[in-house]
Amino acid sequence: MNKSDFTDKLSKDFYLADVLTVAKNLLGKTFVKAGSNKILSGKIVEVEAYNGLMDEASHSFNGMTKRNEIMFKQGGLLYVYFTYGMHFCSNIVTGKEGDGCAVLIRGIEPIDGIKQMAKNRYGKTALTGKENINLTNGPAKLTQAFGIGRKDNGIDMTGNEIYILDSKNIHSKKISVSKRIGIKKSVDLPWRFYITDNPFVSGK
DNA sequence: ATCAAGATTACCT
DNA sequence: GGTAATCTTGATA
Repeated sequence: MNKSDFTDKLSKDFYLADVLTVAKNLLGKTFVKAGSNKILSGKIVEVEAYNGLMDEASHSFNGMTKRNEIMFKQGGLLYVYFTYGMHFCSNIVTGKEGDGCAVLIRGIEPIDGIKQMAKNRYGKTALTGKENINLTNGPAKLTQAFGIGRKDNGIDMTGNEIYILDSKNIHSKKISVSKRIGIKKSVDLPWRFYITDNPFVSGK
């Protein structure tokens, strides 16, 4: 057993829990993309839960299709979808096979690889203050910053390419709860969670 | 075969 | 605050 076998990567079990629990517990954790290039990482500061067959707003509500099939697999996979003809968004599948639950990552505070993120977003590395905030303060923005796309749909988050590092849960007093953003069905469900006052929480 | 809508963003006034 | 951009998917015929 070598040194790299000791990691604090979130294990499969973490993702098998209830989607609302996983969503809240993901706040403050470090999202990492290792892959081929430089390491990119950031702190998850905003998420939304999509609760499978219970949830009209979820992609999985009407059952499995070619688009959402990853959502129906066992928790711990990355679900990437394309929308509005131009954007990709990143989700973490939760629960057991067939649940169709996932957590949309809506905001990340960059840690490592900020220059690469800037390049992915703007094609340059010198950014204005506004561009720095806009790097990762929205679901499609952070997905672009991390260079995540169609090819990453279905990646196993317990592998070495894209994963999340464990850390202490954020205290519930620092977590805000609200309605989800940008949906037209089940609009009143309080399934958006974010770290209060963090600047990388998407606008509203 | 056709069509409307979409878990958004950037840019405009 | 308003809306164009842009194209895939899923539903309907």
